This record gives sequence, structure tokens and C-alpha cells, in this order.
Amino acid sequence: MARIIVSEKDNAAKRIAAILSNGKATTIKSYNVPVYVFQNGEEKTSVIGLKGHILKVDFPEKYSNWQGVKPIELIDADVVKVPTQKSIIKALQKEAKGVEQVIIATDFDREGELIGVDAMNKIKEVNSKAKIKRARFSALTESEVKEAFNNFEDIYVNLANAGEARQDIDLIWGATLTRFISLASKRLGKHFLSVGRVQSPTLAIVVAREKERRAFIVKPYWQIKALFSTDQKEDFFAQHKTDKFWNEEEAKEIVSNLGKAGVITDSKKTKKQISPPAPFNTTAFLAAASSVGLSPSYAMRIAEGLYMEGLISYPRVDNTVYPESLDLKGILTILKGSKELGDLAGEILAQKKLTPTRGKKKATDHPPIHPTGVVVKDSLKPQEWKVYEMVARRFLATLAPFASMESLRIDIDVECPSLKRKESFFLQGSRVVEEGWLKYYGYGRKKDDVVTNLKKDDNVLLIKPILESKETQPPQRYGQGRLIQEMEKLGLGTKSTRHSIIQNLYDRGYVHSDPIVPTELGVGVSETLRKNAEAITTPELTAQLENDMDLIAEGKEKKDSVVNISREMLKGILENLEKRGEEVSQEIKEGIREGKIVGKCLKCGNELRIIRSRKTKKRFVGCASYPDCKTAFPLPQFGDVIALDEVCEVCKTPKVKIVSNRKKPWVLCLNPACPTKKTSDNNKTDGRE
DNA sequence: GCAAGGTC
Repeated sequence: MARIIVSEKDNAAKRIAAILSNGKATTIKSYNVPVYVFQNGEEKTSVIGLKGHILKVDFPEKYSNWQGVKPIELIDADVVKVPTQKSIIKALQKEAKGVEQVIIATDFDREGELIGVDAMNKIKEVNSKAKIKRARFSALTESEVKEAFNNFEDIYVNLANAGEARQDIDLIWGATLTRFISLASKRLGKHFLSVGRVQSPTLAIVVAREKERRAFIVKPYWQIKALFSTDQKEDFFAQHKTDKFWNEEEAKEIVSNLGKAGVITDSKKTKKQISPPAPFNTTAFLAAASSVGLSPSYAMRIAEGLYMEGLISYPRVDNTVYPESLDLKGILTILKGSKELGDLAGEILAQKKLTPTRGKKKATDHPPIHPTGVVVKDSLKPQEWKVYEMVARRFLATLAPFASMESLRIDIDVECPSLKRKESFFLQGSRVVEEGWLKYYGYGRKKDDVVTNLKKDDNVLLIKPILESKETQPPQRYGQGRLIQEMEKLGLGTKSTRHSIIQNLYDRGYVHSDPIVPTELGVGVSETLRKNAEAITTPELTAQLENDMDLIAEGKEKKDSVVNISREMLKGILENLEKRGEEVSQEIKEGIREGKIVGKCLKCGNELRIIRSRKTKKRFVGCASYPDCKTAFPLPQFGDVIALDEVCEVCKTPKVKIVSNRKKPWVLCLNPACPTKKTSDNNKTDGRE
């Protein structure tokens, strides 16, 4: 008797084999894919790990020419499955040939079920007789895995069908609209323009914020603060109670009439406890990494590496509650062996009781991200250590005591004899009095304010008033970490894909920088879609799909019916787009055109634009008044050029930013003769191509 | 050359 167990990834296969064989499994290679083998009496078991999906959906070959096929033809085209993991499929089929039993042990979720069904169908091609079973567990612990293998279930075909509906709909909508918009704007080849169920609403979020900023009218206002001295301690600044003076004269009048004598009219000290943070799931981790300057896709890549090294747990999780089964003491004991963090871990371990914090999202997918091993700082790259340390410190903090803060608010009245009235000031500040968890996890920790002991009726002396001129600020742009949180809130993408969706917006040239700024191209594409194909720019399409997938999983709807309804909806949208084809192409081309304007010519005032020379194929910046005005500047020949709407502080020539995958973004003044280029560290402009 | 979802 022989059986094969199929898991979603190699790590899981290894673990399942170890649990079921009590550590006696041996590793063999089948087409270079690891297979874990063990024997129980007459029964031989092989365990093989896949690499996620082994098939992908695509259209048949005859649809592959973008110019030769009308986008609308894709909507009713067949959708076929093509192998993407050939050696794994070969190994799977080789090992499954002749077995009596196949056990699908992929992750317990929709995509996991689909991955399992795809594997099952590949096995059926070579072995139609084997009995197929499903092992369901939500954590790779000994008890869960053993329990699952003592109580097999059946494959949940409906759930897999729900996953297939998603695959089909994503491909049909994505490919049809991607091709339509690329053809309409003549952006073919590697500069094609993409559209998708998740990426387009995400881009729309960024663009909507940018439009708010552009529409924002900046208003000047004034604030008054003053430096006070007392007989007890250091001097301090207090703020006038009127937050914003919209009239400069009014503020000036107060400033010039302020007296010296002040008295404290009220002094309140309050103490409050600050709870330690919740355990890390992917979103919280990426937001934290983002706040220390690591982009989500970079932080994710590092986390995956640390996971493969056995230093941290699985980094793709929704869960923010440690499961009962997680051995918190064991992890602390491991961490205690760390040169850099051992002392901190020891302190937590010495607590009488370990009570971890809990986050709002309780899921059973995986435990929240936590350290699983120790490593010496110097053996990792600095950025890897930064991520490891953050995960380890977060873990410690979730077990650490409350912090407590002391806040102070003081109100001060200042006499203004010449105005015959008093002006009110206040001072607010807080400081940490008990460090608690902040000792372990101090990221983003605010500096302590000075908290004085001044009491009601104490006298203070106004030393110097200060009038500050300020401007109202438009709403802030999204940082990458914030955008991931927003996507999660709106149900866009998954823990495993959000970072790559955002990265895709960068790679397509739709956005640049962090905080995220949409390019003119990004604005053009997003606005065109919003006006002419709104459905693809809102999160509701995903919400509707989730709903339909639940119905399929429950057996209340058929996959084909859901996909066909979706096809009909897309047809309506595409017909509308085609009817407005001219406007659509104009709007995107306008975006592309605007994206090429880098500023105004200093000689004639006309536009300076990025131009590609017909003769040399090289690009440069030239004046729109050519040949009357011959102003021109060289450009580097790699990367994308992004107009910054800024001019050089020294020579007033426009500045641009060069972004590429290979190098760090690089801001440069277009003028090669600019005096700033003479300084040593900034002389890379000339001739760099 | 298309999407989004797994995983490396």
C-alpha cells in the first residue's frame, strides 16, 4: 500500500512528514523536487510540496496577438489552464503513479483548495484509480496534523470552483481592459497600460487624493507662541489659545501689546496607561516597516528570506491573535540566547505571568509573525537585521506591561495693560513615567516633553512673544504602508499580494516616490477609467465577487453562471468604452503629453518637453518653440524621467527625477552647467547615460 | 507583452 500527500509548499511537506513519521522521514529528489518518504509497516508514504499554484489560466494561443484580436473577442474566449511549474508537475505525477491513496493537504482556504484540485487533476491524468482525500488543519502543529490525518474529509469542490471563478473573471476583465486601453493609447510592447480588479481601484485611491491636493486652496494663517520663564525650572513655550489667526493685523496687535506678567489659571496633570501593541500580521508589519523607511515589497522580500532561514514565522498572515498552541515561553527561551536581545527576552521571561495582547483580527490561517530563531546581528545584512529586530521586539512588546504617561496642561493668562484685557495661553505636554513595553519596542516613540510642576496661581514671566506665519496644508499623500492599510480596509487584494500590486503601479509608471505621487499618465488612465468604466475603479467589484464566491462555495450558485454574468457586465462596459474611444484615447494621450512637460523655458517661457530624437533615438529635453528657441538639455538614457514641478535653487532650471529598478531615484537639475554640479558629490550629471 | 493569486 502506498500513498502520496500533497501540500502547498515544501516547508509544510517537510513538517507534515516529520510529524507523521516521528522524525524518521528521509528526503529524496524527484526531478530535483524534494520528496519526503517514510514507511509504516506495509504502508509507504511520500510527501511532496508544491509552490503554490502549479497552473495558471490563459487564453488559447490564437488570441495572443494584441493588434490582431479585438478586445471584445476575449470576453467570450475559452479560458484554459497551462502548467507553470513543470518539474513539480512531473515529480507529482511520477510519485503518484500507482499509489492507492492521494491526500490533499494544501492550506485550508479558497486558493489552497483550488491548488489542491489542480494537483488532483494532474494526478488523475496518470492514476485514475487512487482514492482522493482531504486533510484539513489550520496550523502545522502535531496535534492538528495528526487529528486531520485520522479524520480525512472530502475535497471541497465548490470552494475550489469559487477560486476558479475568481481566476477567470480576473483574467477576462484584466486582459480585455488592459488591451483596450493600451491599443487606444497606442502604448504597446513593454510600455503597455494595465487595468485590473485590484490595481485600478488602488490607483484611483492615490489619484483621488492627489486631486484633492490640487483642488486645495492654501490659506495663510498666523500663530502666536511665547517663551515664559519661572523661578522653578527651565523656560518653556506656550501657545496662544486662538489656534489660527486668519488676520495678520489682529495677531500682530496682540503680539505688540502683550505684557510681561502672567499667572497660571489652571494646571492639570493626568496619568494614563498605554497598552502594548497587538501582534504583527502582514499589514501591521508592513506599515511598521514602512515607517522606518523600508518599502512594503522590500520588507516582504526580506521577511520571506528570514522565514526561509528559520528566523521568523510565516510572514503572510491576517491573524493578530496568538493561538493557544503557540509556545510563548519556548520562543522567549530561544530569544534569550540572542546576543543583542537576550537580556530583554530574559526580563519578559522573568515575569510572573505571560499575557499577550490580542489584535482585532482573529483568523486561523497562521500565527502572527514572531521570531523563531536567533541570529547574530553581524551575520545579517543591515536591512535584514532591521526587520528581524523589529519582529523580535514587537513580539517582546506584546508580552510586556503597560506603559504609563503623564500629561500636563497649563493655562496662563497674560496681562495686556494697553489693551485692557488678558490674553490666554496654554501648554500641553506629556512624558513617559513608566516605560513598560516602550522599552522593548520604541519605534515611532515621541520625545518626552518638559513637564513642569507649576500650579494654579503661580506667577510666570513672558520673555518673548513670537508670531509665526503658516499655511493650511492639503490632505497628505499616502505612504506605501498607509495605502496597504487602506487596501485591507476596502477588501482589495490579499496579505500576499497587496505589496506587489503597489509595486506594479510603480513599475507601470503610474506612480512614483513615497509618499506616493501619481504621474500624469497614472492620473490620465485612472480618470479615463473612472469616467468611462467606473466599475473597474471601485472596490465594489471585489466586494461583489467575494459575495458571489461565497455563494459558489455554499453551492447556491454555479461558477459558470457567475462568470457569464460577469462577462455580460464587462461587455456593456467595453461597448461604452468603444463608443467613447476617441475621448478615451485623447485623455490618456493628454496625460502622456503632460507627463512629458518638465517645466518652462528660461529664455522664451514656452514648455520644455522630453523629446526622443528620430535620428539618434536618444532622448533629451527641448523647448516647444524650436526652431525659434534652441534651448535643450541632455537627459540620462536609463530609467523613467518624472517632472517634479520644481526648479533648481541655484540656476532656476527645472528639475527632474530619474527612477529605475536598478538604481535609487535620482533628482537632478537639467542644466549641465549649473554651479551645483561643480560640487564634488553631485557631479554625476554630465555625460552619465 | 495581459490579472490576481499562490510561493521562491
